[in-house]
Amino acid sequence: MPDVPAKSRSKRRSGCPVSISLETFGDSWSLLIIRDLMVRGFRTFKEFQDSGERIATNILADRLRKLEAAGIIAAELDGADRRRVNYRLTEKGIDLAPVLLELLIWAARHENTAAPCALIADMEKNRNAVLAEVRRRWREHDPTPLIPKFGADIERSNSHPGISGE
Amino acid sequence: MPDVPAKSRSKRRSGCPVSISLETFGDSWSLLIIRDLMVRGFRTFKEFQDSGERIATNILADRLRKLEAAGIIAAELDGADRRRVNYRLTEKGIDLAPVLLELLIWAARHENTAAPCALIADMEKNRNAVLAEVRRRWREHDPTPLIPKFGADIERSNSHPGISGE
DNA sequence: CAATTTCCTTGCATTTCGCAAGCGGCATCG
DNA sequence: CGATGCCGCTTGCGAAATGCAAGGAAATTG
Repeated sequence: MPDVPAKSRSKRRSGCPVSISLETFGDSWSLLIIRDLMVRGFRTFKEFQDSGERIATNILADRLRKLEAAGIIAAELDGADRRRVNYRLTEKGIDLAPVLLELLIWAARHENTAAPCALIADMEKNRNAVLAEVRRRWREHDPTPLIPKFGADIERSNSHPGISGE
Repeated sequence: MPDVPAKSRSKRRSGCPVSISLETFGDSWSLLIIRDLMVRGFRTFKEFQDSGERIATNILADRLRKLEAAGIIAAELDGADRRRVNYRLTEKGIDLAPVLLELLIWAARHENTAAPCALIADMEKNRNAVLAEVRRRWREHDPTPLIPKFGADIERSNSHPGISGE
């Protein structure tokens, strides 16, 4: 693990890990970008922009910059099309998968979401399998969306290949 | 489970559970309040105000209001001292424990935090035990702080009673 | 070389935030 | 029962963050 410059602790609200996490990505947009990178296979500015939640371009640019500065994502120019910047999670970034998973499970249980219950129950039962699959996709640069965009009806797919297989 | 009025889905950015979670408590303060309620045994406005991160009073009041509206906390007048309002997590609120735990583990691993490594390793190995203990304390109204305030040196306590005990 | 795509930046109006001060309700003290 | 103090806020104000529309540099395409 490369030792990060480690933001001088004195500039922080406190040394509490939860507080530090929230200072790093605790706004309403950062985790959505991370979600898109992690489970939807997004890579480019344009994709994030069109991803459904209508983030403003200046905010998107700002968050990408901050997440990169925090070492959660990395940006690199596309080999084929040099206009294009491909963003990718770092290991520090992919380690946020458990946080996102718990967020997803909580909302699916307590709020009226577009997530199909069957899928959620499946993920809740097989947390580790889901996390392993997320990490595998990241390691192997597999861009296939793990989860379809919520909103469309996808109720019928009661078993998701590659997830619940324990 | 009482069916909540369920904020009309149309006012949301999207139906994605992660997005909904972030709209509900995805700012830099809400989860700190929840943390204080959950693991530090805080109950009153004053305690939150003095909890180390210097939240402004208007913001604190606003967040308490929103969290109550979201059904994550409940406010009730103290029986003994009627000036006092006691806040308490609802079941929906205590269900955020896994999210906080993952947040804590992530930051402890990747950032320079005030959390003693031994304690974190312990919690990571015994996630379920930690969560069970948090829930027990909530159920039994046990106000004992589960975790000491980070910042003071507490390195020596390498085994926390009631947590790592399987 | 002109047109298009991609990834932003810039202005500007609106909202949110941090900070300090103050206020009403309740309790305690003399 | 009047003075004083604590608790949970509200208000006002300047600063920062946000949303929106427009535009612009660099690379690619036609």
